[in-house]
Amino acid sequence: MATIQDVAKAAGVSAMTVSNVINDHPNVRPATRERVLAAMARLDYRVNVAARNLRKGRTGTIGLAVPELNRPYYGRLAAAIFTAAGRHGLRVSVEQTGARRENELAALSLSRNRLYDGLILSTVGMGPADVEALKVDHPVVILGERIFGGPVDHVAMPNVEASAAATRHLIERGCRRVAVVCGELRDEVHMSNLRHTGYRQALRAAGLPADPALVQSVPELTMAEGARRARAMVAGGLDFDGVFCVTDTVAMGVLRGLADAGVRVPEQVKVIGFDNVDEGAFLVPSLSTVDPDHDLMAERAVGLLVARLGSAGPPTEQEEFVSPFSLVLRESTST
Amino acid sequence: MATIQDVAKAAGVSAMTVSNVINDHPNVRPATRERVLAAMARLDYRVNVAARNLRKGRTGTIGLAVPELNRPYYGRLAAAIFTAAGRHGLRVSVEQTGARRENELAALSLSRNRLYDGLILSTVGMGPADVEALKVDHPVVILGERIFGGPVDHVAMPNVEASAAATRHLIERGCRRVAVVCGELRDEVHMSNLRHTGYRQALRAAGLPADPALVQSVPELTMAEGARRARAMVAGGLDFDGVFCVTDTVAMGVLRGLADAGVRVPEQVKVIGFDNVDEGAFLVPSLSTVDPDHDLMAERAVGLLVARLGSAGPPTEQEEFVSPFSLVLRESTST
DNA sequence: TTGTAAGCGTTATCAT
DNA sequence: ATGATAACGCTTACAA
Repeated sequence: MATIQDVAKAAGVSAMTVSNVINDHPNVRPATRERVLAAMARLDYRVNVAARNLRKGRTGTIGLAVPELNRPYYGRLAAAIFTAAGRHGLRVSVEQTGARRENELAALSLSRNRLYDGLILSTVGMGPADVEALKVDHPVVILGERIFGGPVDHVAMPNVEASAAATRHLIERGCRRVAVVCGELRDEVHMSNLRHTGYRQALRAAGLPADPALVQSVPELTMAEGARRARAMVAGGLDFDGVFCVTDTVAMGVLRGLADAGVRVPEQVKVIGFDNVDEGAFLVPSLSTVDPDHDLMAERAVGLLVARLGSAGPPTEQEEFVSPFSLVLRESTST
Repeated sequence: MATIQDVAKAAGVSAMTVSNVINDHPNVRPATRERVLAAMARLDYRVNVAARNLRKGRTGTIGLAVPELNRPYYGRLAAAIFTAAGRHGLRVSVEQTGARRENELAALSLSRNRLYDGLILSTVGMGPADVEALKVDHPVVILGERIFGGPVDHVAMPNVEASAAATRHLIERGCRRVAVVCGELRDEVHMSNLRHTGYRQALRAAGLPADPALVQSVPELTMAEGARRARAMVAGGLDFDGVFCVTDTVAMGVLRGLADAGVRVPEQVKVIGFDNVDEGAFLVPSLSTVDPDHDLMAERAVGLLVARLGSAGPPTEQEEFVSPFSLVLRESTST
């Protein structure tokens, strides 16, 4: 496989000149450039990225650590991040963390350092106790959760506000017994907890009581768990006329579970989700949801990372970007 | 950032000894090893992967080129490939091709060579005319289509057979006017064409006529196009009692479109898809489909690549692996 | 068991 | 406008 030296020899110039041609540096005479390009074509020359990386100290690749690509929400997000990274000439290498804290920490670990120029990390399992682990010497952007005061840049969803808006929408449509289907309620910064908080705020604002029986925690925010829980809620005789699901994925399961139990949506129970995954628009009934503007979030996450890549270490203040959101109203909450 | 030299100095040994410790080579006295490990910890040493790559001539990363991650099928496949690659100690870098031929060729292009040790390429846009482009000097595995006699390893779906089985299932359930929703029917090796062929075979075997009006080509195999087409079929007065959709994604759209048109599934029309994406089980009605065993396909694709990585060039024969399949029968085709 | 030397292919710097 | 030199950090020989 031809090297820069081979090309230089073939073109009768120095390696430096070849390098200058490759990198579009000025100060190369057109005639020389032509000669070099011809030699490159003749030898089928390809730059050795490893060598360039070593010399430059950067890899042109960023890491993206997400729980699992095989979930509509993360697939959507990842796609948007690839696109945004591509605009900056960056490649993306993916790590699946399985939403497990240890894997999220491993992705952060410097052992992977210099493999990526920076890392976009979707924290699900990590908690406030892990803030120290975020202090690494390459740029990191946390995506999707809201860990206030963390030592790194942060792109977050408006979890509390949007959840309150979704719940308020159910109430405005006439629901009085609104259930919430969420994950386990752990420390305050976890997604389920934040969205549950928004739910409660909306109930309180509407003067509705917060019945603990209406809080349905499932072990995993999957379709299967959503379906199972919905069936159990009906079978257990729970009195409810609306459900706020903290993700669209679990909402899809809930819709199925309610159908299994013979409950009609939206006539008997209204359902709203969160994330606006593509599938929601095509369900029967179609799913009302919160749209957090994935593309903008991806754009910002990559943008923040790129900004850090350019400048040196930690002098600048950490940025926090909270995406705007909108409600997408469909059949599952129509009157 | 500490280098191997720094560690060597700190531990009072040579760089070589440090390298031996890092790589678990034998012939390092336990005492020496301890001293080196201590120095590494003290200096917070991390290997520079770029340097190692340059020296070794391999990157430990494979490329995965798929149309778009934000589609249930490719998300599922990608997740399985990450997992399989991880078992071999390989990282995966993703390229989105948008199903466009030029991007698939670009992923193949040697310009990206030596960035990846090998490439898993999901060909959608490329055709038989592009076989030459597959002759690159790093390992490539083609995934998902069936380009017979290609110069590279190949993991394929049993497109024709499985489509025939799906169509036959509709016929066995009593359908006599079975429509097919597919993409554009171009050259023989494209997925839509292969699956359409299977559909036709099943019709012929059952002695049913092949009415061209029942072949519904959509410009893109998306949910939106599926829904639109289903509505159009009903609005246009097409006589049909079954639909074979060449992907689950388009089938989800078809289900929605039929619901919009007031057609009941499965009572009036039965629907079957292809891919067995997770969502299918939770739709109302749940979607019958073909399960091509994604995990096995991913496992084989990575396995074939790894086998090539180990050995040298092109001496061995190209492998072709066709995944087994099974029908998953759910409500959309129940009687 | 450990160390020395050389080079992987590229580019920044400084000359010419 | 072009070239010589010296790294970037690591590991494969080979030597001690």
